[in-house]
Amino acid sequence: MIITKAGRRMFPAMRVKISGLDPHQQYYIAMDIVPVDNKRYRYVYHSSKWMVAGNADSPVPPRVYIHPDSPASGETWMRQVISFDKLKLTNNELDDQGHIILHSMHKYQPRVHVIRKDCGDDLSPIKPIPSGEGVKAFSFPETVFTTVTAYQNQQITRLKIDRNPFAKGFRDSGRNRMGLEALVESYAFWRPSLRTLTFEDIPGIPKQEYAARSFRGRDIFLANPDSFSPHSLSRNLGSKDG
Amino acid sequence: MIITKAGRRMFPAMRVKISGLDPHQQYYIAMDIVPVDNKRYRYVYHSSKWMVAGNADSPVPPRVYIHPDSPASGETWMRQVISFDKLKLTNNELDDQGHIILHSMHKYQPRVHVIRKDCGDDLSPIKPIPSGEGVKAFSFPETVFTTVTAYQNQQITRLKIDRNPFAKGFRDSGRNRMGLEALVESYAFWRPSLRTLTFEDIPGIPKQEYAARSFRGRDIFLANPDSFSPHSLSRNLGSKDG
DNA sequence: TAGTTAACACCTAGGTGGAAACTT
DNA sequence: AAGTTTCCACCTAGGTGTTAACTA
Repeated sequence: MIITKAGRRMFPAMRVKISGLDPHQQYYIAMDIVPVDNKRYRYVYHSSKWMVAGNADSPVPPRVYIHPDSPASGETWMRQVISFDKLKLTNNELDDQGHIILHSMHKYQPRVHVIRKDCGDDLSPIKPIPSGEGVKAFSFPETVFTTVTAYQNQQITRLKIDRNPFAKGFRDSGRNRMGLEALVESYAFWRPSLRTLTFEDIPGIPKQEYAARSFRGRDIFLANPDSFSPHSLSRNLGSKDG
Repeated sequence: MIITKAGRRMFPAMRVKISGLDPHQQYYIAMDIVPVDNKRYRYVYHSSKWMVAGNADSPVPPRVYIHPDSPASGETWMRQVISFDKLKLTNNELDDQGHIILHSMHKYQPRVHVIRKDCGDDLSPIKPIPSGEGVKAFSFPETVFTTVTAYQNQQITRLKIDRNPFAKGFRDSGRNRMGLEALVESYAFWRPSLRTLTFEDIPGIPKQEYAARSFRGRDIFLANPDSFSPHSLSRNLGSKDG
């Protein structure tokens, strides 16, 4: 995932659907992003792999993205797909825009937090998320990603360009193609290859970002409003992601 | 003020600052727009005046714009200038976008409402604002305006074009000027007139919209958190606007 | 050399009044 | 004739990867 000094959105954005909330209870929904391991990585071009390149850099100030619809009732949250597309990542450790601060060339795992309102009174973008009764965390292994300041891999670049509306200007059909190549590719029978690029189409794609497709929408199930506790959380998580 | 079927922002937008709230109490801030009188108007070009042209059209479904930061603590509200720039006006009585529905060619008065959270549980964009203890309404006479679907008056048009960033394309310095006029106006000594147009500069400006300048920021004072009642409201209002 | 930064062209998304077509 | 609607060029605001310059 690209990170910049000014802050960069994730693409694709994390999107989840939640069930099992108490419709009349108020909740905050928040997201943070935690290191997967204690390593720094480098991308080895000839083998198209990320390899360990030493230990992780020193920790950065923890940041929390509080979903802008927070707080809202369980009913409201459950009725919609919850999108984190406004969340931004930065490598600026002195960031004062409330963006999530990460190290480049490290592996990270996003987490979604569901926080009952009465447990979230001290919720803040610059404080760690509280834990305990009334607070649940969810994470999906397929959403692990590696941070970069510039793409290391042409397939990832291609995928982003083809999928992100804001990158339309770099698509093959755009002005980017030059002369002969443009003409050749304008023939339909020559085109089926990369225009519809998905992860399934590229065996052996390096895990700069793993299974971005799955980001498009995950379901979170809470057993039921009464058993809303860290324990039932892990059971639920296990059954959905194991 | 322009109103359209799809919904049009007000320009300038209503902006207020509030003091006297209980910093730790939660409030909704909302806006509605009420008829000034029971009349329909027409613009008489030769006299540059709005004149009564019969009785008002039949009432439209009442709508409320709930400020998107709602609910928030008194502290949060008092720290910022509260802007209603996302609010939209429409003449579509069947509108389903939650916009405020008005009749064209009528006079209206925006009202700002401060609603203590425990009094606003049934707050809805399609229901009238509750009244009683814990709910206060504020309105400023200089924010009265007349609705139109097309400007009736070249001075208003000019004012909007000069002040609204989104209308920059119609400014004199843009491509709009034609030949000679452009050349003439490019001389600095010929320019001081309308480029810095304000209401003060135009004596006798017709009240299609009255004192837009004052929209830029009004202060609302609540006597103090303890006397938060409709009665103290009207006293405060009187002292600030009388 | 490997990684980062800043400026940039090219997009999406949506807010302006103008002008002509349309309605009543 | 008077008012409304639709389409449009022209903006603001901001999200993309590219590129070349920069940095350690």
